[in-house]
Amino acid sequence: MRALPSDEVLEKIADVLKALADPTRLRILHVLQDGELCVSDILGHVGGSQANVSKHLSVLKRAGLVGCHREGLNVFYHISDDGVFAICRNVCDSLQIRLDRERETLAEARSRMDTGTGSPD
Amino acid sequence: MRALPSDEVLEKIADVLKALADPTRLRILHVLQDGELCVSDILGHVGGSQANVSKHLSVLKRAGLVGCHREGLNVFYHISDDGVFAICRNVCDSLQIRLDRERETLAEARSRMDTGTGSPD
DNA sequence: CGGCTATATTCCTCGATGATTATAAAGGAG
DNA sequence: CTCCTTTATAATCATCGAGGAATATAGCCG
Repeated sequence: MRALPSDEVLEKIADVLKALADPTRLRILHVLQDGELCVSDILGHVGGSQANVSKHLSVLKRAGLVGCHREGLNVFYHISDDGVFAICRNVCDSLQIRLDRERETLAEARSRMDTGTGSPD
Repeated sequence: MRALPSDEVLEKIADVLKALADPTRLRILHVLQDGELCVSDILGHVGGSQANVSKHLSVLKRAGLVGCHREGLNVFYHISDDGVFAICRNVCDSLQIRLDRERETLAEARSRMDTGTGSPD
């Protein structure tokens, strides 16, 4: 049998995933994909209140997914862990595969109905 | 500028990530990696109360990550989306990279202290 | 049918989290 | 210094999710 990862490792993984598991934060990461932006720019892209976006940014920073530096009045945020995009791509791939499978299942079910082969309730 | 993914897509991604973002569920997925198991077996591996594990299993099922079928009294669960392991691997890779980077930073800081080059308070 | 086992579900509590509002802090302009 | 802009941080409230205890459901055996 395979050894279980330690609780500590599992919690760290879960923490990163928790930080990712929010639509607003995913949107923020997405707009940062093309390069660093200051908070007001991010605000313009993702909408919502300034305080809310700022908090989401701090969550991402605590999780080590973004970093930031100050330039005068502005604070610029950037992706500090490119791995997030691989993760998102994986999730998207999974979703895509699942949808394809569902569609196939539906198509099969319909063809069975046409030939009268399926469960004939 | 890149187009933003729709809110719907972002929420679906976030939902999958939320289902993943829990140590107990990660452990369950891990023990299922080698093949299907019934609930009592899973219980033996991951610990906790039966009701709790059962609830975590239902979360994973709702998220489409696992599937199950009944055999007599037992219900066997299996991974229904291999993508989860790619995701976990990505997260682990990111964490590893980050730790390596931290260690490097520390090593550099120490060598600077040795040579007296760093911020000399 | 009644008991027994395996699993699911419901109810509850409690701590975590998200959104909003108001306020604080940092830094530039005058 | 005061005023303004940008960002961060409380304070608050509502909601959510995890865990435990009790109960319900499903299927076997007698």
